[in-house]
Amino acid sequence: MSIKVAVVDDQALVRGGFAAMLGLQDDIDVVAEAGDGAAAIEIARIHRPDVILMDIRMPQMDGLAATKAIVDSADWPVKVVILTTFDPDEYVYEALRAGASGFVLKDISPEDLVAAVRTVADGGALLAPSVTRRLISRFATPPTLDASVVARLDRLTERESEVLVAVAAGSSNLEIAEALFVGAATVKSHVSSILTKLGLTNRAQAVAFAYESGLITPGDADLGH
Amino acid sequence: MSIKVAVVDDQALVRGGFAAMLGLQDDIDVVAEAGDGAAAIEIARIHRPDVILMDIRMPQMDGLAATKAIVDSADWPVKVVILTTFDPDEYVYEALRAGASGFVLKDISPEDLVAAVRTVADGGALLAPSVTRRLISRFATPPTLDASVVARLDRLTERESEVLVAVAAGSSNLEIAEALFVGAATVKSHVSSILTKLGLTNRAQAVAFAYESGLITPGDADLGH
DNA sequence: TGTCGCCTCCCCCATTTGGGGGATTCGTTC
DNA sequence: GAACGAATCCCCCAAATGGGGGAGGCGACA
Repeated sequence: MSIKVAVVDDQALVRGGFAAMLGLQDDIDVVAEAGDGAAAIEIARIHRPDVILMDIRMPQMDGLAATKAIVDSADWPVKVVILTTFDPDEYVYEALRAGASGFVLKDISPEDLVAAVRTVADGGALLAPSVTRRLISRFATPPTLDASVVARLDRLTERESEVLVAVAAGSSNLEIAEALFVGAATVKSHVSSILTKLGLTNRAQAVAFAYESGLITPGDADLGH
Repeated sequence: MSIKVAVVDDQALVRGGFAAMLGLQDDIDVVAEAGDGAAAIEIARIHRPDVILMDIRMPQMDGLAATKAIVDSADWPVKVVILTTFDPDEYVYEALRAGASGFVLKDISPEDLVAAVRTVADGGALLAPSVTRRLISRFATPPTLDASVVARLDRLTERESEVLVAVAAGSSNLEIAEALFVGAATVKSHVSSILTKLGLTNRAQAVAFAYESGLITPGDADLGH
């Protein structure tokens, strides 16, 4: 069975070029074309393509919004490949969150474009190398923490950090005292010291600080099943 | 200038095959080969290759550890492309965190392999389609939340959720009352209701709950830096 | 029309918290 | 050995919190 493809681009020339290029393949049928996002949603609903090549910059409705609308409402496995003229920055993450399966630059070679269509139709995903690079680095580097926040965290002694973690878990001073085998007064003292050093006024803020600073990461704690 | 490549694989046949394949290209020089991770570190240090093709399964030291060691200690821009026989699950994330720039299956075509080497040498990154797919979905889908936690969150009324957000920001009851233009008693009442519904005993736990449940995401708040 | 949930507020009271003073011991550093 | 930070405790006390009641208004829904 051949792959049904729709091409969405506001420039008829570009659209025609891509469509012609893909139409040459035996296993690819270009079933529809659209010139803007609104039309894209229309043709997607009608023709139910397997793959949609979607330009990101369009009048009426941009490719991002159209992608989101199509992916969210589709009741068949549609894959969207975003096409963009140049290297995008903020668009990437939005596009991926919108449900795109691919992100390629328009200077892609015909063979690569065809391969890309086949790849996503097959359930894979495909990104331009520069995009992949960004995605990896975004993924690999732990979320950047605010420098001043970390600096404040560093001012805490080991014991204080330990207490802060317990505070962040929602423990009362007494519970913390028992857990650490020290007196309640000691914990009180530590908590006071923590609040002073971090410039906070109550333990709820300390909990928030623990999460915001990365001392605690959601998932670390268990909320009692 | 040609791209210096090192090939690391414990099977001499595979290693030789890849090396020969790449050696045919004018712009690629295979400068070294290694049969295990330890040797890979050695040859990387000596030959300073631009790109290293690294098998993931090896005796002595696996490709992940070797990648990490090389990338961390290298003082030149070395790119590592991980080679694997089959579709990997947990390896992917580890590999990317270790500093790999690529992740391809060994059934890759010679042309694609050559293209991959050129791509990463050029500063791009490249992943197998299935890997890309996983990475995207990992990136696009918000971290899965514990069902029971979300269920408990749903029991809160809108006003209570509003109050919980304020509590999670570290606000006192009085501050919340002023922010919401209601009396302090009302806020107290809401907080009590929140704690009861969520099965918590104090507001610090409520803050933790807000973060753990995804009601609040680190980065949302500002800690008044 | 009656009931129910939600929001609003009230009183009372025990407990916890946070801030202000300390003190002591134990290392390390100078 | 003096000086210092860290950890451990103590006192007092004002303020905030949490739990137990309850009450009135209001909109939705049966």
